Amino acid sequence: MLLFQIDPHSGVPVYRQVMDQVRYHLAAGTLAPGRQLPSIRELARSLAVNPATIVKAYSELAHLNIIEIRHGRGAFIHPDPPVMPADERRARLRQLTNQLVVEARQLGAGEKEIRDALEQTLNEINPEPPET
Amino acid sequence: MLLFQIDPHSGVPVYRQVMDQVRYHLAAGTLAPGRQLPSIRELARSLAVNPATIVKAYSELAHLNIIEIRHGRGAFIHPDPPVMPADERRARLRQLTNQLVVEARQLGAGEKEIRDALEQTLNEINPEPPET
DNA sequence: ACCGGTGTATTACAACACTAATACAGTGGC
DNA sequence: GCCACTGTATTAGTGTTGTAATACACCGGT
Repeated sequence: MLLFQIDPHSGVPVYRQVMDQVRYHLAAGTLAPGRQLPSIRELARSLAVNPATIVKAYSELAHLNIIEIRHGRGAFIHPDPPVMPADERRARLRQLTNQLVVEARQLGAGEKEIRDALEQTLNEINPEPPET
Repeated sequence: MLLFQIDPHSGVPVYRQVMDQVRYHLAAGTLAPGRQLPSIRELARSLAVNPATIVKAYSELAHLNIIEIRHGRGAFIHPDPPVMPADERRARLRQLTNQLVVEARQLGAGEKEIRDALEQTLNEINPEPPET
């Protein structure tokens, strides 16, 4: 199973595609907290990009407390994800939904259509961590 | 009533803040289709930025078919918004909700919390265009 | 035709983004 | 201690982004 896959022609920066995929897999449960990520060189080689590009992706993720990098050891999904105060989280959520709704309405989508899309996505992204 | 307000220190480019606000007001009904926008120079002066910055914002919006620019006349909210094919729209919506859910889960938000935030936003942004 | 409003085109430039190359440094099994 | 693996630091080049300055062109009322 190929965890990482990028499109060099998509216009979105490689390092950001990598970041997005790590975050997606974390949200979807494909990558559980504590799990080791591919090494910088290995991932760079398999994606055919310069190692520094992966360094950037990993560094940003580490700065977001999403992964943890240990010198000489490797990079790992952060064991205990950062907790954000409920209020702050609420504010951020509103910001995100606001963006969503503004653009959705621009597309001509009705309320139901928006809700449905959300439901589908919620359904698709396995929310509950698999109880091993 | 001040329609436009920017924060030069927010890190997000001024031209993009302007774009976002136009789109927001359009979605919220504050700016109805056909309505005239402030002229480039006027808005530039009132925001204390270079006119070229507003030019960029307006141009991008025009390119998105959100506004219409008429040489010598001014800029206007596009009278009839572009319609996007339902499938394409659905795909785009899914992309947006995906982003939302991934980040929301990163914040530790549960499904209910996400749904609630969306409901609040839907409620806040007046969805039905005022039937004149 | 004029004039004061409107948008347009060209050019410039500093800052930043993105990727790359290369040499350095920690870690752990042998 | 060595070696093969890990991440780190430094430097740099290329392109794009974001803003600005200036001169040009259209529109409509007079």
